[in-house]
Amino acid sequence: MSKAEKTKQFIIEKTAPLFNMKGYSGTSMSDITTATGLTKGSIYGNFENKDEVAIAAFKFNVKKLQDTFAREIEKQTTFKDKLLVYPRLYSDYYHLRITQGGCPIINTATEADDTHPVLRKKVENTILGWKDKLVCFIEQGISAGEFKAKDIDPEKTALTIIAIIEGAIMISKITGNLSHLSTIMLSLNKIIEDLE
Amino acid sequence: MSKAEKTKQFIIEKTAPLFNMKGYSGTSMSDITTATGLTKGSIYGNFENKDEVAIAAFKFNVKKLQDTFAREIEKQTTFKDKLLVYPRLYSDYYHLRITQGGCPIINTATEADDTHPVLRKKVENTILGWKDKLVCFIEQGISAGEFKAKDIDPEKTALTIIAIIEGAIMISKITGNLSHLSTIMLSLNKIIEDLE
DNA sequence: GCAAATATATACCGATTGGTATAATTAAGC
DNA sequence: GCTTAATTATACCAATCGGTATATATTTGC
Repeated sequence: MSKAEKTKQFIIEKTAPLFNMKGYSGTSMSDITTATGLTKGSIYGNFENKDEVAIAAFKFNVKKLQDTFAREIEKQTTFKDKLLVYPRLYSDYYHLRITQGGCPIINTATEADDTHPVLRKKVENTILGWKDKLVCFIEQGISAGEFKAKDIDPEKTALTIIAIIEGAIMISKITGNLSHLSTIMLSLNKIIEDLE
Repeated sequence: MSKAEKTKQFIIEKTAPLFNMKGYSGTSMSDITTATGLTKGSIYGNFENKDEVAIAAFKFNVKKLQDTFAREIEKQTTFKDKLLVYPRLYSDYYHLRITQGGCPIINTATEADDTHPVLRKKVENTILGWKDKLVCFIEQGISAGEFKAKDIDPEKTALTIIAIIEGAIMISKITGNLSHLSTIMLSLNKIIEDLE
């Protein structure tokens, strides 16, 4: 890794929590320079503009999140257990301290949907990718006989799982009540248990 | 209503969609003057600062939302039917065109949680108030014998309903796919149906 | 309909915004 | 170790930020 690549990575790591907490328009270039301890020259030497930093930060946050779950999911043998990783890990999401400032998906989605087409598309693809992965698990679970085939709509179930998780994160974040998150994850747990 | 009160209301109505779309830090005073056609003098003559406009706009958006649902809920006689208003109306949320820019609760929650204590508290109270109302419906439904008492945790159910709704709105908004909203509302419908 | 009070417009404030040109510094290849 | 190329720092840009003082209109109460 060259010096520039290292610096670039350093900037991303330092600004990722910033963008996740303060948002795109809430994070200024001076926020970025103070968070990194670097100067504007250094930032603009490694990134085209603020947009590029924000996009890289979003990608970084999402990858961190996905890696955490992927590691735990691949440990599981049944598809039901793979799905159950979500309510289990998310019950304690804020203690996991994966991303500072809550979920990057919901944070970026609500800010970018009407204002930032590029980020908007990135979030859309992230969610659709997540949905496809869940659909895959559910369909494979049906094939494996873990879930009953005729009553389950994989697409609907996948979308519902994501909705509950994102909604739960928002509620517990804004109320500051972490128990709300685990409470709602009990409902998600039941939804997954009821698939069989 | 005095002239000032009319102007104040006018400013709120014109800026409410603005704040809901662009967010607090994304909406500038010049955005407000162009949207209203008024000058800074007029805005600052009726509001202390940008904060106050934003808070008034948030209240306005939430009230609009709540009124729409309250009107439909009071038409229903059973508590189950009152709860079912949510999936029914939200299935077609974007065609209802209540608030431009999506749900003010989720929009303001994700921006304000780490940045704006006053707005944060407003959103928290809005959500907790909503939850209490749902808990009330569920408890009354249990008392009335509509729902089975022993299997239901009203608090958990209420929180789950809110989470699904907010998550669903976020997903359909960011993907631009309105059918995702109605699909997830089918799941919410089932959750409510299963209470009996 | 006139005077006092209120509301709106104008012109300005210092600070900060994202971004750039260029100079100083540091790393990389031989 | 020296030269060249890449990287970082400095100094600056016009534009915009939220906000204010004051002047001009416009209501309002009598």
